[in-house]
Amino acid sequence: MNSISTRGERLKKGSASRRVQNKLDLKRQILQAAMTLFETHGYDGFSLRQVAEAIGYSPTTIYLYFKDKDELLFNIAYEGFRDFGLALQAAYDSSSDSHERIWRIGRAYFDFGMNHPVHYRLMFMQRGEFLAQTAPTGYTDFVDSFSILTRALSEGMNEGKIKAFDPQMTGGLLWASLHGVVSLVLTNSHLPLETAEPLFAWQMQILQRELRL
Amino acid sequence: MNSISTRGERLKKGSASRRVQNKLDLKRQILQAAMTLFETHGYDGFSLRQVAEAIGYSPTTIYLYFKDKDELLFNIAYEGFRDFGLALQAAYDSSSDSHERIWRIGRAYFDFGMNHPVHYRLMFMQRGEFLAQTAPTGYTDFVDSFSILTRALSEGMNEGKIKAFDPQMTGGLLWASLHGVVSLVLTNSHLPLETAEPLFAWQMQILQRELRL
DNA sequence: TTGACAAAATTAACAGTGTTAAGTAAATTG
DNA sequence: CAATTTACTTAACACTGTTAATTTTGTCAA
Repeated sequence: MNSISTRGERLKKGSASRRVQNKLDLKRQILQAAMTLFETHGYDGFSLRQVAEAIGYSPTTIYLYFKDKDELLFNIAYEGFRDFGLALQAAYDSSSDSHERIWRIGRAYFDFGMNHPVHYRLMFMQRGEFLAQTAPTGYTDFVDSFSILTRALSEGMNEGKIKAFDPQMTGGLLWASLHGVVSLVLTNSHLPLETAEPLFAWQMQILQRELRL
Repeated sequence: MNSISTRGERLKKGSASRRVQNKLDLKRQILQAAMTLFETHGYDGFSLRQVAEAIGYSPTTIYLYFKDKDELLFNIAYEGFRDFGLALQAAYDSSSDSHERIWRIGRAYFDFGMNHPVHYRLMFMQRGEFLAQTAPTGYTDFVDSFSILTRALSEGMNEGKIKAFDPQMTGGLLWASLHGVVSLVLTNSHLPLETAEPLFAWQMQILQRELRL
């Protein structure tokens, strides 16, 4: 057996990796606790000390894993961006027809907002600037949600199924329309919740009609 | 001279009204300072103690005029709602043609967002629930912005110039579309600012085309 | 197994926050 | 002028995020 590493080296390496694993575990644990606490207490009521208490560590421990409160919030948001991106990607993959694709992406967008209102608010309403920030470490295979939209659109344009506007601009229009409906429903000011679905359907129908070639 | 009140009574009344005037003045002064501070420091950086310092009073004085921080924030937002409502009303009044009216209301909405981003964020993104809350004292002649929209729409429908959908629903659609564009531009994530205007124009054009009879 | 060293976590403290209760100064009244 | 209401302040509490110093824990070589 010509293993390069001696037993001692392997042990060393093993314990070292175990330690970084524990480190990752705790970071993950913090993030997990933070997410559920954020989900229940909301943006304004979210505090680091509560997170610390929830995981049974002292408040300052969090600073060994996250630079400050904002970075933790950013990571909470990014968990959302990841799920959001995956949902949109899944919608994209679920059909090969351009129109159907765009329709399903819109549906996925709407559903995400309805099913994760607290996260949606953080990601797109309270701290929308997070979206433009560069991803935190550990999100290498991150899907840019917006580019899924533009890709679906420009493919549809190339196939001659969608009117040939600027894809970036068209993506902006679609995104704005979806976000408008979702955020309007979430702030819940004038629209009863039953109207959310028909409003969304109407908006999608209009866009489909306008963009269809 | 058969004035009902004696000189004493008039004096009494005068000084009394002078005092409530002072009271209103200080309340107004607090609100004014709070608005400018909010405008510069934003939602997260806004503090009562800073407001107190700015007007040269102790922090607790604010509690004699506002129940708590949230009520002060609410009043800040309501100043915005008032201006917003006035702007939309002015747009409504500026034309008697239904289509032109709706177009101008949309333009007023967009302009308000572009010109008062911090306020817009508070009113419609960070604390959207304020919009549904009942007005604070002193805002009797308040114009409900949303009803301006629906009125313009239903009038257009009655004139046979706008397709006869449910006005409430149609107002929601228009509102959502406008809010989508404005808030997307304000969060500034993927859209450069030059695209704001064309994006808005496109959105309005689409709606006009879809709603036109 | 022990002693040295590095890593992880904690305690103590600071400056700041919103908010309440008790006390003081000022204006108004009889 | 004395009594009393009104306006305001001071002191304090329970939080918050954050930093620096300290202690505990784990790992390694002798």
